Amino acid sequence: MAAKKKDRKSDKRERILAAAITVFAKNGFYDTRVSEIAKAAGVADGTIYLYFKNKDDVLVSIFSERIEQLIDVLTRIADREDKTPEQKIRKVIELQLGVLEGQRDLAEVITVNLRQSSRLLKQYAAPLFTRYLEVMARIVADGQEQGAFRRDISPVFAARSLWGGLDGIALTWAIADPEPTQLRKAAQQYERLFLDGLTHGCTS
Amino acid sequence: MAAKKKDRKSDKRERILAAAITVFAKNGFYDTRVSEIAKAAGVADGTIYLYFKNKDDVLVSIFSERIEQLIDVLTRIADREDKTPEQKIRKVIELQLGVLEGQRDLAEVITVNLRQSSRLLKQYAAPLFTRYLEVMARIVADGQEQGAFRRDISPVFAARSLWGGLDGIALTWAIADPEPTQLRKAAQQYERLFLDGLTHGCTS
DNA sequence: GGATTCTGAATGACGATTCAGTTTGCTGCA
DNA sequence: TGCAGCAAACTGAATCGTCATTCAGAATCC
Repeated sequence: MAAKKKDRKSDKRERILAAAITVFAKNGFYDTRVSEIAKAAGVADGTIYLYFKNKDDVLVSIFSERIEQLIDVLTRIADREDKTPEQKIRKVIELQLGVLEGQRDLAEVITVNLRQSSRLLKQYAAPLFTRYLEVMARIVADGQEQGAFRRDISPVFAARSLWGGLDGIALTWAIADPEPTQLRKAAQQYERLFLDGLTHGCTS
Repeated sequence: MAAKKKDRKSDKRERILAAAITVFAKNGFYDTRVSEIAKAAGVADGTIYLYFKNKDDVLVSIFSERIEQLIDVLTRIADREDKTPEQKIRKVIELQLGVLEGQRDLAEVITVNLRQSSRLLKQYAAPLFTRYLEVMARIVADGQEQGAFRRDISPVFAARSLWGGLDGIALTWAIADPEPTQLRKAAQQYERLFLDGLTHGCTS
């Protein structure tokens, strides 16, 4: 039946993406041969071109599918009425680091490989990235209006440093520190550090 | 005389490096042709190979010369007896962002291009980067011993998030926000945010 | 006039992409 | 149930363009 055919198809696509994440993480986008991805996925070189326009498209697909998903979840967090701004920030931190825990390869692809092509970064990733930061900034701005966060910090800068801190933790974790538990520990510490800075002088 | 000869030589080397920073920033390492660097520097393609082993070596030289320099300055800051830990952290922030101010291209090369090759990042940059973070962590640890900083945050994590936040600010500035004054403003805000988080519960 | 520096066209390797051919799966028909 | 025939999915060796790098010769310096 039609469904079965489609199933096989998406299964193969998924295998290619999973293989690509592994080899991109190990060797980086530019040092990865298409034939290596094919070999890791157990398909022929040409098969990749049945599912993706070209090599760029493989990287873009990995990135876009994961980040879009992350933005959706983030937006839903920001919109919740029943959470305080602090709780929302905590959720954001746990989400971003938690999503990656146990997925070292994906973390590495997102933090490192994303920047591998300025072309891709500027043309494709920058708008997504901006949307991501905007949601974070909105949470901070809401918190300021409600009096939970200090007002002498621009929400935009707060969002940028929040993201940067998380990215830095993920990067150093990916290149240096294979302990998976470290990441959760890092999340907890970062929560304290960042939130205490942001609520400074406000009664929480 | 010998000095003059050497002068011309290093002048040409410097021109190549400066040209490389410009084109790497615009197009990224892998999307840059050696011939483009040569053209921008006003030399022949072959000349580049008189001063650098290969294309990788050009990128590595840019990175290493700047970061090594940064580590030296940082170490000197950390070792000063006449400064409080807070003052040292402030200096670090201003140094790292201040160094880049007015040098948008260099900022972009360091934050974006550095990550373009996992090979280069892991083999070459990781050790330098670790040294850099160690100096930062030492400042935090000293501050904790002196009672200036809270002790429930690991110096290593603090250093990672400090670096990450700065990197995030530099990255977003490089790809999004051409205002040079914004970077200094960002430095000030980040100082407040990070230091207030770090001194939380300590009398400063 | 010998050494040093520079030049840029020629070389050669590499690897993304293609496509002619093969395999697989499905359909309806006997 | 078996089978011819068609379509869709897959294969991987051959193609082809793209550069990084080289090097024979030119230019410059002392």
